[in-house]
Amino acid sequence: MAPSRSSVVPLSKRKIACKDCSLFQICLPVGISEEELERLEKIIQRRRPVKRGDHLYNSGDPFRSICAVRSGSIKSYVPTEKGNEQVTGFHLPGELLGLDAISQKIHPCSAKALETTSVCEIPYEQFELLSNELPVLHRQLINLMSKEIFEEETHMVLLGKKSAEERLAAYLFSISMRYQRRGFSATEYYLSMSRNDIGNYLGLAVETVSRMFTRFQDDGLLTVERKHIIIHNLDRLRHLAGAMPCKSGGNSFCLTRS
Amino acid sequence: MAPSRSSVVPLSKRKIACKDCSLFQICLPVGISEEELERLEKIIQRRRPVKRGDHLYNSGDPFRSICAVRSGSIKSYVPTEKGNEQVTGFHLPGELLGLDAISQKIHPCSAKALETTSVCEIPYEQFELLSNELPVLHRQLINLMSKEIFEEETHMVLLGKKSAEERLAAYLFSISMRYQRRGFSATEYYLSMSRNDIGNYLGLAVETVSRMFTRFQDDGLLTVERKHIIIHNLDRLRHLAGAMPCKSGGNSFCLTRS
DNA sequence: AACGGAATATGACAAATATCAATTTGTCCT
DNA sequence: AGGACAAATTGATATTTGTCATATTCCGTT
Repeated sequence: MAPSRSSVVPLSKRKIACKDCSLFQICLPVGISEEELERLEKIIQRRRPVKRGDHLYNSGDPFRSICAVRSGSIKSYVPTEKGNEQVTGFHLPGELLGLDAISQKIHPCSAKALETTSVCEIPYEQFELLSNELPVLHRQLINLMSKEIFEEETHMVLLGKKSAEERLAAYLFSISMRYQRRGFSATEYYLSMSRNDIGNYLGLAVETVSRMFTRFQDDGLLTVERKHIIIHNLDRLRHLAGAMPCKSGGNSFCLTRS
Repeated sequence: MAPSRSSVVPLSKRKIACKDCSLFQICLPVGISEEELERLEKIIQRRRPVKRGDHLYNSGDPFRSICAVRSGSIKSYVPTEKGNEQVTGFHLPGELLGLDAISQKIHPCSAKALETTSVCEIPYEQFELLSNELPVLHRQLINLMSKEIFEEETHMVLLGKKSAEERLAAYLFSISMRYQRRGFSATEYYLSMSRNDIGNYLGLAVETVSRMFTRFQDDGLLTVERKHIIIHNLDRLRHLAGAMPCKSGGNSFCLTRS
């Protein structure tokens, strides 16, 4: 049975130059020159795909490089005593991870592949050297980090203020938007993470997540079959997600319910 | 006249050069040369103190500069419909704010003074220009942002996993450490924020915060009289705060209960 | 293909914390 | 200094969500 991700290409089989990579505009600075791009490409490493369950790095590992997901997905989490853990984020194609380790030079989180996943690595020392000559690289990293800080604030609002229903709705809506941005369907996808991981990330018990999925389905909001999600009413989903910081029409931020 | 930090000096009355400022090692890159420092100083602006309740900026305002608290304290929050808000952080002397606005060029949060507060501003455009010549400035900013991302992950663990008791303990312990780092007492201080703000930040109702303060006091852990806090057993407080990411003795991160 | 363990789903119940209400205390302003 | 409003505390009750138990389905492994 064929995965319905429109045209599936075995990404892992091909060596792709950065400028041909679909993650181009996300990973790389806008307005970079051809020559600058070549120099950046030289230091980017493409690891061979990691298998489901494998770790990209572990909590406590020395920080060596920033990673960008090319395909697949990664879960970041802080391990705690006796197998407990707190999931701190999921990383979809085009998204970075490891930015929390730059300052301490040690990874505070572990990163585990949720499925077969391929990743680009940018060795940080070399990136630093290159940035001395190309400040635009530094600037792009700062922008991406600022965005991450903003997104973590959004998640703080979720954890601090939202009900279980709002949390799951906001989560699904966020996944939708992130897939959409990458050119995938916003209304139909496979969730690569378990209910356990979702609950953990959202500060909910697994059972609560399960019940909310059931409720959403009973309400006709979506169809869910294990990991396969079809959203029938994205607008209602956003509405259910409750207030979230977003750019309003003009130049100001606001909190809307729709 | 030598301003010693313990004897209270009307800080707001004096123009202080960066290199004489007590926030020196926090605001500024280590290993910066005398000449580089002078150039940075030229672009740093010292606003006259803002009064309690005044806003440094509002959600939706255009982003112009990064702010550093010199004295006093600031609350960051995302305003929501009808006066509701989510507090996203408190900023004590030596700490930065506004890093979440760099990417969008618009402040997603509002920033309000909790008491009379003086602030340094670094106009971001000028900072960018200067950074082209002094990459060390960019590097320092990246480090500070990485630290902030890590700290927000820590707060995510608090909101996602901890009980009310653990949350308040973790909060007080965090304040203690931050004051200690600035050379103030870790065990006695005035909380400039209201119970409401604390509860909001911790994802708890005001009443719950109040009850936890009472419980801590009944347990002999601390003495609390409105905003005045005396902690009698910092170690037990840390223990009550539950697991938190921290550097262990060696080179690895771990989650300890003490 | 069969087995076994893991993930998911669902129901019954318990517990933590929110909500509501009332009181006290403190602080700001005239 | 007095008065009014805001903040904090405390108690009683409600509600949401977590926990425990059980059933079911799925997936990977032999």
